[in-house]
Amino acid sequence: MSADATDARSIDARSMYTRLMNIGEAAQASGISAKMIRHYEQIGLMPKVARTFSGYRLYNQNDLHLLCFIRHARDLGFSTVQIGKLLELWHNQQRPSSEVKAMVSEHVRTLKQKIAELEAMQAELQRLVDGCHGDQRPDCPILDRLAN
Amino acid sequence: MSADATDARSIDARSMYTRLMNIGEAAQASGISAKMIRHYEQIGLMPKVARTFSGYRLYNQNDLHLLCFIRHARDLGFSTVQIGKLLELWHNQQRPSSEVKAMVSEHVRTLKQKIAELEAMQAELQRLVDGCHGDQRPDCPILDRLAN
DNA sequence: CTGGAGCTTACCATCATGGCAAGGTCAAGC
DNA sequence: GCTTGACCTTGCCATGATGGTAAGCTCCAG
Repeated sequence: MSADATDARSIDARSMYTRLMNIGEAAQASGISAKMIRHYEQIGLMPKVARTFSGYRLYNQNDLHLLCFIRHARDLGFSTVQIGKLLELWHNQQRPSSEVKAMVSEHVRTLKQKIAELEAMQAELQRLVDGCHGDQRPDCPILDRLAN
Repeated sequence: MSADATDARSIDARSMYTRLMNIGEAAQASGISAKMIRHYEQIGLMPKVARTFSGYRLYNQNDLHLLCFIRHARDLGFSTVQIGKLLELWHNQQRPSSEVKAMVSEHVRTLKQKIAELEAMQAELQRLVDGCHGDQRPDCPILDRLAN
């Protein structure tokens, strides 16, 4: 372990420069609910953080950084399993960037697939909506289509 | 109840023209798994169908028609709750088509929203992928972005 | 009559997230 | 110092659509 203060990994609960937070503040700062932070810890996505004598979780800047990473990945649609792999790659200084690229490309493919499916639904539904007069009469091409 | 043979609703287990099926055949014919057919029955989306003396479910053409309606709606992305409403409208001969149109339009809006979200993710990820050399070196703009 | 396919119910799992309840802790104000 | 309210802890249950599995019953063909 390097003691170089510019290395983010050297910041931990022992650092005098680290402001410690309870889970509520960490939740606010990271944009992840306290509930989910505990959940991520439980499934092993987050390491177990420090605790006060009375059992309150304590988050330092390093932990917060990790939480933010998770949130960014989550916001980009990665599953927790995928986020776990991304974190592994992030922490592994020897990773080849090709590995990251491959993983993310695969996710992009999945997204494109899902988008295509939703667009197909949307197009068909829009077509049906456009073909429905939408007045007081019961006659309805939308229901007709669903029924046949 | 009308006895008019051209009225689909008059076809039931008592009709001599209705071929009865077990759940497996109904599943094949409708494209919905037997498991899900039972589930739809349990949550009240399907009425309870007839049973043999020994308890096997029996599906007639009317039931099959209903199952197909459900499958079409499901394939267009409607939730079971929404499908329940669609079925109500379908069965209600007095419905105004405007009501159907409104429901479906709302669903289209939801789909568009979801598509937009996924597209935003996809675009950002694609941008990151394009900016990553993807070779043996550990340097990786994708992870950098997630970390900051 | 037997074997295998098909049916029954009931329970558990997924995935990400929220809610609730019962109880402990902490800090601020009186 | 004591009270109060905000915050924390764990644990359990729920969502929604779907799949799996297990134990046991039924049906049909050979």
